[in-house]
Amino acid sequence: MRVSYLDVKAAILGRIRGGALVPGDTVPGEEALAAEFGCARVTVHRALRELAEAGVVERRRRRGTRVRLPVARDAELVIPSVRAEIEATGAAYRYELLSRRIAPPPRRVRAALGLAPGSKALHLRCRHWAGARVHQLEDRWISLATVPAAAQADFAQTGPNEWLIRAMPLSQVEHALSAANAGEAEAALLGIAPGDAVFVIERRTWIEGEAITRARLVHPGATHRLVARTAPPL
Amino acid sequence: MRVSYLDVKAAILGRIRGGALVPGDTVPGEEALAAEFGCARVTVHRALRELAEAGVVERRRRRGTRVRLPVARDAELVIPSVRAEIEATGAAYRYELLSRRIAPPPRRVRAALGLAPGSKALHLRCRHWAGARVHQLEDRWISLATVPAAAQADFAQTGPNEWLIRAMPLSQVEHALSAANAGEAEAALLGIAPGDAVFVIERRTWIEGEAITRARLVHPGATHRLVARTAPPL
DNA sequence: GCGTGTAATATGTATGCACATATTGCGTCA
DNA sequence: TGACGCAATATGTGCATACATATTACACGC
Repeated sequence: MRVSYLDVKAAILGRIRGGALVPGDTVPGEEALAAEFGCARVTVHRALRELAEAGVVERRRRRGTRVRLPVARDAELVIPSVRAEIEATGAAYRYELLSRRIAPPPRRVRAALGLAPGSKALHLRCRHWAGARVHQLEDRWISLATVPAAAQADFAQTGPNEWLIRAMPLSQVEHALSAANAGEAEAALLGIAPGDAVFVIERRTWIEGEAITRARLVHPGATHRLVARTAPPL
Repeated sequence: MRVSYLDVKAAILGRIRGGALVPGDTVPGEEALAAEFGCARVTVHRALRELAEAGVVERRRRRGTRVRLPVARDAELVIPSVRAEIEATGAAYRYELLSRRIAPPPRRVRAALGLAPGSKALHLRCRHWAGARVHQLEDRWISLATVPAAAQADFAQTGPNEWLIRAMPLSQVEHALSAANAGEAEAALLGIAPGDAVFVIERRTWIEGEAITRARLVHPGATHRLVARTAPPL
């Protein structure tokens, strides 16, 4: 059989795992590897490119390809839509709109969205139920400058997240994760005791550099957990 | 100038952003796009492949290339080494080994590591300081079946994480994130009040399917936060 | 009508070749 | 001796072509 770029990739990876190549070492050049494996240089190139994309090696012209030392392991964090997350557990999903108003956002939110002082935004507060338990409390501000259509939507039936994904399919997202103690009001809405640990996600999204929305998503800490993995195959 | 795969990529992406292609739509075939852009099919192929890797489109043979609806937005979560994380803030990093012993792990840990009943593992408890504040409490079990060399290392100076990265450069990692209330003992070691929210990371790593270690990393919730972003450029 | 084999089709991969581009190092010339 | 420039080299990208493979649709036979 012909030599696949996967064969080359696996071979190099094997040398690193086996210790034949240690972090800092220079991998043989594409030409040399092509000769060794009996394949075209392009095939080796693809193998090395994928390894570079995976962060295993580092490539620079004229310098060659070197084995990276894995300083910080990155992992892929999947934050599913609330609905999907809940329905995956088998529980019934219910969405509830607590309040909806157009108002000038507090300074902290204004800064997070990069809005001009005095400008108004859409403020939504919602609750997401998993059966009889509250799964998530959502406090969201949407920039009307970026998404004017949001002023017309009433969000009584559809949650703002699902609405936004439909309205603006491609966006950049940032998630900040932290732990906190539930305040009085929060605890009451979540159905937990004040002081209980909550898992907080602060999500901000942009499209082409324009801020779309900032959402503070609060979950009961006892039940919620997020899982991130490194890409399995390599 | 010749047509770059980046041009094709940008063009398709533009159509999606502009609404010319909406989620569910089928992108024209590689042959058709190649004719349209005046380039080789391989060039179109590479553009589409990268878009598929980025999760923007979904490709299946014979079926064609379709625009994905972004159900779950993935983000890249970077969990830095404790040392790097602390030194980045300018605070002084200090590592402290609290205890070290070889013992049979509790059932929960044994299950997490996939160890046989009765087998022993290395148990380490450490504290990571950022200046005068405790940044992280580490409770770690290392499988001696997978990493026998760990039995010799004393971990008095070097933290187990740094040691393991050196010993096993390429591994698979899983992180589970959650919030909890600090227990009595934990709170005392962290220098916070019992009941205060803590941010917990449970990290498990494998190499070639063999479990290496399980670490429970506890941080004071008030100060700790993790940030994940989607890849910026696309 | 129904299952099945087969052709058509879209994507996936490999090759040889050519040229582009970045970087290093050495040699040339003032 | 030092500044500059050019050649050597390794990776990066594009094209034409060929063949591989998965999946769908359709024709065929029962």
